[in-house]
Amino acid sequence: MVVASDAVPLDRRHRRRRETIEEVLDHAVQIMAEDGVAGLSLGEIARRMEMRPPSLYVYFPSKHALYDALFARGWRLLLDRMRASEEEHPSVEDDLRVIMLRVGNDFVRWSVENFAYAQLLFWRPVPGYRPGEAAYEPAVELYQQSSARLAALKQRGLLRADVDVEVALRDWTVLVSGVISQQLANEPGEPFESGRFAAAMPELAAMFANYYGNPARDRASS
Amino acid sequence: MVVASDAVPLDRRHRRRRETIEEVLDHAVQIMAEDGVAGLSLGEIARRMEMRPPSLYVYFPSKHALYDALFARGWRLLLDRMRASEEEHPSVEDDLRVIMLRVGNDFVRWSVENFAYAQLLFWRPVPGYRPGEAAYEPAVELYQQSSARLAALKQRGLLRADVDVEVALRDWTVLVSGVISQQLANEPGEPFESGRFAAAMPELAAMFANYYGNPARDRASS
DNA sequence: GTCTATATGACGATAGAC
DNA sequence: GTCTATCGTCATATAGAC
Repeated sequence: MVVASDAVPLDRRHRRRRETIEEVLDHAVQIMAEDGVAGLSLGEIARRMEMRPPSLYVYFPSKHALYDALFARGWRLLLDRMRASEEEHPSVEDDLRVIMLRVGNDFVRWSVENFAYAQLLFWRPVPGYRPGEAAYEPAVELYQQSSARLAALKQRGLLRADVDVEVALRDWTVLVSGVISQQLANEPGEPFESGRFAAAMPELAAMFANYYGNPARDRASS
Repeated sequence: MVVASDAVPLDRRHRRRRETIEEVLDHAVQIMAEDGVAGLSLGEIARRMEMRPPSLYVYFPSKHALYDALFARGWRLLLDRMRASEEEHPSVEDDLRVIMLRVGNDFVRWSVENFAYAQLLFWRPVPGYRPGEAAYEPAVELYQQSSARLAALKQRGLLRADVDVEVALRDWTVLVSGVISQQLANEPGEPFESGRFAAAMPELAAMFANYYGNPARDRASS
C-alpha cells in the first residue's frame, strides 16, 4: 500500500466534502432566518443545492446532527467575534461600566445581526433537540473566556474584592440574554441601532457596574 | 320565530362548545410541555380527545388560531396570577428592593412552573406564527398594570423623581425575562427553588433598586 | 464514495358525505 | 358536529446506480 500517492486525492475528497458541508450549513442558516429556526427543512436545503433530500444524509446522519453543527458553528462565530472585539479594544480603561457596555454591545449586536443563530443558541426552539456535549465546546470556551475576563477586572480592582466572579458572570449573562430575548421576541427584524431593548444596554451596564464595581476605583459609577 | 324557546338549547350548545374548546387548550398545553411548543400537533390533540384531526377545525380555523388562543390564555393566566400576588401582598413596604423581588419572584415562579406557556409568551418558537392583535390584549393589560404599579412607587417616593417609568419598566422586563430565558434554556425542568438563574433574582432586584431607587427614602439599598 | 429513486408514516389542511 | 377520503409536504430509511 502506497500511502503517499493516495494522500493527495484523499485530501481533495476531504476538502470537497467539507466544502459541501459548509454549503449545507450556509443554506440552513439562510432558511432559518427566513422561516424560523424550527422551520428549517432538509427538503428546502436540498432544493437550493439542487440535490435530492436523501443526499444530505451523506453529510449529516440526522436533522438533529445538522442542528448540532449549527449550534457549534454559532457559538464558534460568536466566540471569534468576542475575541476580535477584545483585540480591537483591550479593556484598559479604568471604568467598569464602559468596559461592560462595550463587551455587552458587541455581544448583543452580533446576536441581533445573526438572529437565526441567536435563537438557536439562547432559546430552545426545536422540539426534541438538545445540543450534544461536543456542540457545547465553543460555548464553554466563551464562558471561560468571559469568566477569565471578569477575574482579571477583579484583579485590577475594578470589581470589588468580595465579589464572586461566577455570580457576577451569571447576573451579567442574565442581563445580556434578557436584552437579546426581548429584542428578538418583541421587535424581530429591528436593527441593533434602533432596537428598543438593545438601547437598554447603557442603563444595564451602569446597573451592573454600580452593583459589582469597586467604588474606590471606579469614580464614574454613582 | 320564537326566540325565547330557542335560547336555552342555543346556550347549551354554546356552553358545550366552549367546554370543548377549553378541553382542546388543556390538551394542547400538556402536549407542548411534553414535546415543546413547536412540537404541538393537531393529530395528537385529536388522539387524546378520541376524535379525528379534521374535527378540530370546527373549533379552530387553523393551527395558528389555536396558538393565538393559547397565547391569550397564557397572558390571561399570568395576569391573574400577578393580580392575586398583589392582593395577597400589597406593596406597602418602604423598601423598593423587597417589593421588586416579591413581584419578580412571583413572575419567574409562574413562568418556570408553566414553562410551556412561558416559551410561547416570551420566545418565538413557532415558525410563521405571529400573535394576533386580539391575543395581545391581556399582555397589554399586564404591561399597563406594571406601569401603573411603578408609577405608584414613584409617587410614594421609592423611585427617584427623575426616573422615566417606561424606561425603568423596560429594564425590569429585561431582567425578569433574562432570568426566565436562561433558566428555561439552560436548566429545563429545574424547579424554581433550585434553579441557578432563578436564584439570581435577589441580586437583580437589588441592582434595580440601587439604580432606580430613591436613596433618600430607601435606606436598605447601598 | 456520492448521489438517486423509491417508499413509509406523520403532519396540516380541505372537501364533502352523513 | 363528526366523519372518511384526499392532497401536498415533511423527515427518514433502504436499496442500488454510477
